[in-house]
Amino acid sequence: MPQSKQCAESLSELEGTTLAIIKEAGECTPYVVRDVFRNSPTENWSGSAGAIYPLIARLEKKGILLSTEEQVGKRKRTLYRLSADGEKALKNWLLDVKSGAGIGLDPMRTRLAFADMYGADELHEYVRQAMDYMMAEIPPPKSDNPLLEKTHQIWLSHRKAAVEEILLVLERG
Amino acid sequence: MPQSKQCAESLSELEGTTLAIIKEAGECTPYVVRDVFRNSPTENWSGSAGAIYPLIARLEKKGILLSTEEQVGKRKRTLYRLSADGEKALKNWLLDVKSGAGIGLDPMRTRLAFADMYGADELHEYVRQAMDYMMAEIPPPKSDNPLLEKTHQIWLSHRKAAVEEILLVLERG
DNA sequence: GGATGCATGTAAAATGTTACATGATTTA
DNA sequence: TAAATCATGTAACATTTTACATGCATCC
Repeated sequence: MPQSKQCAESLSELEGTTLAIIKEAGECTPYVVRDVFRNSPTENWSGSAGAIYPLIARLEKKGILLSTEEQVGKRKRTLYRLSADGEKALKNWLLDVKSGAGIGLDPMRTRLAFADMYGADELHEYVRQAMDYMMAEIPPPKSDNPLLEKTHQIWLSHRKAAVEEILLVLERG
Repeated sequence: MPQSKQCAESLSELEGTTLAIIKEAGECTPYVVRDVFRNSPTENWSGSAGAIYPLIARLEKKGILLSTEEQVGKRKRTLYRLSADGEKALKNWLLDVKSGAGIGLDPMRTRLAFADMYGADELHEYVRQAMDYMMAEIPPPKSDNPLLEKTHQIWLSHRKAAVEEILLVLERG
């Protein structure tokens, strides 16, 4: 069947992920969204204030998010939640096959495409160090969901296996 | 040993990759660089003119690239090559362990972190469709190096395996 | 009570996307 | 020779980073 009418403009990855985070929380502040991004294991989502606050403001202006002001002690804060349109947009984003299928960006994959620029031993050593670093230093996403940690480990180990298999193929020439 | 003195500012992924592409070619036009990006299997590097031309201009201004004007028929074009500084910067980028270790961005990984927002059958069906799409529709990088196609296939199959293993874990709860 | 970090942002600058413009060359 | 596409960009706009600003709360 055809995609039926998608939301006029579809969401970017950052937008979709932001909606999913807010949906998971039910309702939350931009600060909480930032925290999720900052605690994610990827280096690509900085969760910088200058990215998140304007993004959420845009989504509200489009009617995808709704907000409530709240007073906590002496401080005011703004809670956001999905509107009905927001729910639809999130659903579309979650179910969009083409974008979910994309293989994304992986810095080691990129570097391996230029394997011939390394010396043979150099490449080996580099990959070994990088995979060690990954296993030791890339923290699982901080979350109360224990499955996330498990799936993170699965992801890392498959990534390592892929890199090592590629290394073998490159050596055999 | 300490990193000794890195190049003052290190290269972004886009910059490093651009240098590697130019280095591989020996010397080439921005158009050729764009073509490599557009023929790469990832959706994240558009290779849009507005990204590449200014980027290369910046790198030249920094002294990392050198240029030569050339007349071909009635057309003028500019060829770029690495300077000595450029070679050093590329080497640093290729050998930087921390950035090579980063797990990057993967749209399916992102979506799986929100697995609880899908119905059980829905998630299954979605993942199946996406992996089918990936295998059928994501083209290997166009290149004269046959190894790239092979390593591309290896990458895809490991990615598929990771996603399917995660799916299993999520089902078992 | 001073330092550190939490929570809330804004502003300027860099970067990247989208859309346009233009002429040359190839192909149908 | 008309259409396509190659090759070269530029301009306006959108997004993101970096850096700053501010006040509250906590800990040392």
